[in-house]
Amino acid sequence: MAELEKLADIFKLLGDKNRLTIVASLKEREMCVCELVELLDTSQPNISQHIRKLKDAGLVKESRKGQWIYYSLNTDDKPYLQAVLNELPSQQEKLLQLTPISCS
Amino acid sequence: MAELEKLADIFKLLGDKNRLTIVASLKEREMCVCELVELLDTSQPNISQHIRKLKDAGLVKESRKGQWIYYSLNTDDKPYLQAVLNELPSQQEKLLQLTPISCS
DNA sequence: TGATTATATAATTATTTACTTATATAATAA
DNA sequence: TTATTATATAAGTAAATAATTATATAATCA
Repeated sequence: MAELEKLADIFKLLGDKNRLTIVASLKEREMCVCELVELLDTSQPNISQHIRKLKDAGLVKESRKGQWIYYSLNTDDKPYLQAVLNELPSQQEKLLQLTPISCS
Repeated sequence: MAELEKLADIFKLLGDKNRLTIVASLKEREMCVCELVELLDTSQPNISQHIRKLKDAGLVKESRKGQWIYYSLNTDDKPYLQAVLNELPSQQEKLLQLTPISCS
């Protein structure tokens, strides 16, 4: 696929409020699905499906820790993403308000 | 609307191959609709509708020159866009191959 | 082991989006 | 003024997408 088409696909991924919030949050720290469910106030399958899209595109990686699967950004090999991520507003405030793990 | 939501809307706009090509091209020089029709090999109404979305979002401005309406980027007041635009690959080669105005 | 918690996946539904076709507006040229 | 060229807009269609509902997998804990 042409470079511009690949870029368009990345922007399409980021062009959804929920996914962009996930990416902006993972910029600050790794998170599990249940935290994202609370943060975005939506269903667990909805989050899982957004995460999968981000994972399929290689934007996000996972690491299981017991019951939980923690997701984090995977941008080391993606310089074009750095520029974009720098534009995202901080999510710190919201993240501090999350109920501490164990989730529910 | 929240800042992140606005950003998501911008990314959604850029997340379409045709619109991203338009933006990447306008980065190099102003262009009229008929040039974009040739460049993207699609219909005139299709281009006009993409242009309108970009214009509604304030990403693009127009200036009529006789029969033609020339479109150009309007990014001066949008620092967050600069970073993104820098990631777009050059369209020079393609632009040089366009048939010179008057269009058709 | 069976129950619970965390997550994934599949199937469906509803919404959004891109594109086409048809038509309207606006400027210019004959 | 009529024809032509450039562009916009409206209406309809097809495809893509997000979200929901239902179910499956996997780890942990009693």
